[in-house]
Formats: sequence, structure tokens, C-alpha cells
Amino acid sequence: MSPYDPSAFPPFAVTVDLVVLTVRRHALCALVVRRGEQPFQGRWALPGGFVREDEDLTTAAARELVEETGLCVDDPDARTSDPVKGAHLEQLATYGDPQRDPRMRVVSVAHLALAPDLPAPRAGGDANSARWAPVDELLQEGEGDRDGEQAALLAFDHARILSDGVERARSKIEYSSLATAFCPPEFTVGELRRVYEAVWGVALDPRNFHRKVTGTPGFLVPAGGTTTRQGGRPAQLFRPGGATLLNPPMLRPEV
Amino acid sequence: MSPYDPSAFPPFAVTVDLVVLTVRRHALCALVVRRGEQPFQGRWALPGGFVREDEDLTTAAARELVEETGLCVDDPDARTSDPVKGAHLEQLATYGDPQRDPRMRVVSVAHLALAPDLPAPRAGGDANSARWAPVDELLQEGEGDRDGEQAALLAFDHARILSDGVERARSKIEYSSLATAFCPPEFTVGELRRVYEAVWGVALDPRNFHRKVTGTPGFLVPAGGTTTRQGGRPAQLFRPGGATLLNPPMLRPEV
DNA sequence: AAAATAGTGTCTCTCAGACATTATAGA
DNA sequence: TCTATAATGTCTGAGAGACACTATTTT
Repeated sequence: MSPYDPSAFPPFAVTVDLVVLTVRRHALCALVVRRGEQPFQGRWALPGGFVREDEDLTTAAARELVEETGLCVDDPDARTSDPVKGAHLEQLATYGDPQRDPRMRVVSVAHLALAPDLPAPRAGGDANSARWAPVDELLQEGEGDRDGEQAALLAFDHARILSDGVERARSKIEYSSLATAFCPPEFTVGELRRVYEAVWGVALDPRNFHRKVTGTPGFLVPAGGTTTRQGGRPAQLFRPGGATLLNPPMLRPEV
Repeated sequence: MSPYDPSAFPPFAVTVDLVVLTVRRHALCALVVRRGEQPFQGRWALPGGFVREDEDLTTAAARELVEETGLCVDDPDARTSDPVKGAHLEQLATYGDPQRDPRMRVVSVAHLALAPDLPAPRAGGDANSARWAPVDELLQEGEGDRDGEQAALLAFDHARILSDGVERARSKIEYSSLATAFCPPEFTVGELRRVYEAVWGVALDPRNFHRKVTGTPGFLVPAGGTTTRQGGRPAQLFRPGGATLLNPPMLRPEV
């Protein structure tokens, strides 16, 4: 068979699935929607949908993100009526096991989105309900009081996709300024530190962290004001600096 | 429209494209095949082909790799008659711009393969010819003696895919032991250093490099013998150690 | 006052970069 | 002999981890 022979190729359905992460109450959380139909009816799943005929993959992912959360991707003059902030969106990986969907051959291009803490998820038109769930709950397996293994909480191969997305986020905040995507437009050093602590699941030394982030050129720029929303001494407010790569990187503590 | 509604979805063609990298004569090279048909007839392209009906994405990529190079992926008891060594293979990214193929809607799942220096590429049954080309030549643009911009050397969006693959390789040998995938089963510290120099395009201090790689636990294990194939004092031979992640990482010199 | 958080400073150890020196081969 | 590569050693400066101390708020 000749490559790119347009006359003979098996047709695939192509979807985008979204790993939308945020930090809520000191925990890394992911957006999940409840499935209303078979298969996996009633189970939780990552939001997603078909890629349209004339649509780029990133465009499809951004469209799904708006539908599910109201978040726009780095677009200040958004066309939606909601006062939403920008979110980070990037392609994660593609999953195409022939058996991953029992009905037909579906190749899913998963995307990773990082968003600041939102008041509440808004269920899209095609989801019965949606919620932010701690990734630790979604990914733990075999917690059942039965004897053997328990079925995963997430439908399809979404536990694997979520796991890959979480690992991407955990490693990427090491060498990039992406952790600020979890923060509101203006934030304190302490709030940024709690983001790192929630994503990595570790405790960081507040003094060394402060020295590191304020000493890295381009990471943070002072916003001018202060806030006491955390209690204690007022903290300076910062905005994300222009830098995207951190060199040297933040070091994730071992073990 | 309901998500995953099997009755209504646009059909896509799904392909795998391969960025196969090796180091030849102190230069990072990629495998390219000459296109025998329209569009882009006569131009160079990355090897690739359609994903089959019942085939996983990684399986399809491994199959194409064997067809094009005879390389097997981490499989000592290969079914081919060629005495080939294993290569590293991983998913790179997926490209799905609606206009990327002028004939139809094609979503391509690109994969990255790293291989030791091979005697010569063997053209697959469906490629007119194949060769190893330095990535610097393949990616440079506008070298033409004409006035304006010159068309890219590679067909489709393959320059972009190759560029992403090269950048993945350059960053991944920083924090992983993947550079050994460019080396034969047994190699010297100097050979490994020349891999880093070719991939990064920089000169490294031989003494600091030796101290670093021999001092990182699990990176290299002595193979016992020595070799003088580089001339000069005989060098110890090493094999890859079990470690996959390097901590602390190799540092790529700035600028 | 007590508690909580913010911010600065100090010491030490690890490690990367720069560079000297010796060892062993081929031409 | 000269030259090329290999291998080990020394010094220094950047920076991360551990931890003391002060500052400013709320309760």
C-alpha cells in the first residue's frame, strides 16, 4: 500500500479529551463530568467531544474548555459574557488503543489545561453534572471494602490520561513559570508556594521559596499593593513576569 | 450533539509519522524518504503511514520503524533476519490542522525514535529512496539564491514535526539517560560526550563531562574491556546503567 | 499576649565550570 | 619524537537546604 493513498484508509473518530486542573483547598483537583449514557453510564469521565470537520485540534480543545468551564485561553477580549480569566492550554498526548472505546475506533487527543480556582464548575449542555474532584481520589484504586480489585472510578482510559496530565503538570512547574496559571491575576508569594505544595504534595520551606522565586529574573513582577487575605502580616502582590522558562529550575524535593 | 454519539462523527484518516534521529559524523541526522507521488512529489518527507484498523498507535509506529530502518524497539528476540539493535521510541505530538494535507483530513500522530549510527538506511517497499540528512540542512530555510523566501525542503508540515522532535531530544537528554540510545551497546565516555555535543551543537569540557557521567549512580556501568577506536589512550567501555532519570541533570551550556 | 503569616539573613554543603597534570595509544 | 585521546585532581563560585530572627496583621 502506498503511503497517503487517499483511496484506501480505515476511518477513525477523533476526539479531544481535557485534563483541566486547578488548586482548591490545598488540593490538586480535576474537572470531571458524569456520563449520562452507555457505556460507563453514571461514571465520571474527563470532559471532551468530537473534533469537527474543519477544526484544528487546539481549537477543538479550546472550544470544549469554554463549553465546560467558561474559561478562555489567553484571550483578553473574549466573546463570552462571563467574566472569565485566561487559562493555560497545551496538547498532552494521544490515546488510540483499538479497545479503548467499546463502540468504535476512537483516537483521542488529550489536552492539559491549568486554571485558577473557579467558584463552581458549570455543567455544559451535554453533561448531566460536573465537579472538581481531588486527583488523589480519582486516581486511587482498590479502596473498596470488597476483596479483589475494584473498578476504576473513571470511564474509558481516563484514569491513565488524568495520570499523565498530572505528571506533566508536576514536572512542568519545575522548569517553567506555569504554576502562575493556577493563580489569580495578582497573587502573593505564599499563594504561589501553596500551589507548588498542592501540586507536588510536599511542604516547602517558605523562606527558601521566597528567596528563590523573587530572585529568579522575570518570574514575578511586583503589582504594587498588598493583601491580608491569608491573615498575618500583609503580603506583597505580584503578577507573572514575562519569563516562561525558569533557569535554574525549582527543585522538587525527593521522596 | 451528544458526546460519543457513534451515529454522527466526521471520519478522519489517522497516520503515524516518524522522526528517527541518529548521530553520524558528529552531526544530528534524521531519516527522510523521497516522495514518489503528488502532492510534494520528489520532495523529502518523514517516513510514516496509515494506522491500521486494529492497531495501536505505538504498534503502528514500531511497524513503520521496522519497515524503514530494520530497527526493532527494545525487543532482543526480534522476528526479522537483520542483526538490528533496539531503538528508543516514544510518542511525540499529534498534528491535525485541517489544511495540513491538501487531499483530505489527516491527523498524524508523530513519534520520536532515537537510534545508534546505522550503516545505511534501507528504503522501505513504499519509498523511492531514503537517507540520513543532517537536521541543520533539513530545517534551514531561505538559503536560496533567489530573492524571497524559499519553500521548505520537507513536505507537508514535516519541518515543524522534525523541529519539535529535535527539541524533544535536545531537552530529554538533559534529565534522562536517553543519550545512550544513540550509542552502540558498548561505548566509551568520549563517544557519549560526542553524542551530547552533536545533539546540542556545543563543545563540552571532556574532564567535567567524565566526572559527571561516571559520578551519576546508575547512568553507566563498566563493560570490562577497552577500545582504541578513537585513537589515543585506550578508553574503558561502558553499558547503559539501569537509571532512566538523571538527578541532578546534565546541564546544557547557555547560548 | 498569642498565633499566624511575611520577609530578611546566615551558614554549609553540593556541584558545575575552569583548568593542570599524568597516562597510553598511533604516526 | 609529536599528537591525540583518556582519566584523575584542584580551586572557585553559584545556589539549594537548614534554620534564626524580625515585622505586621488578626484573634
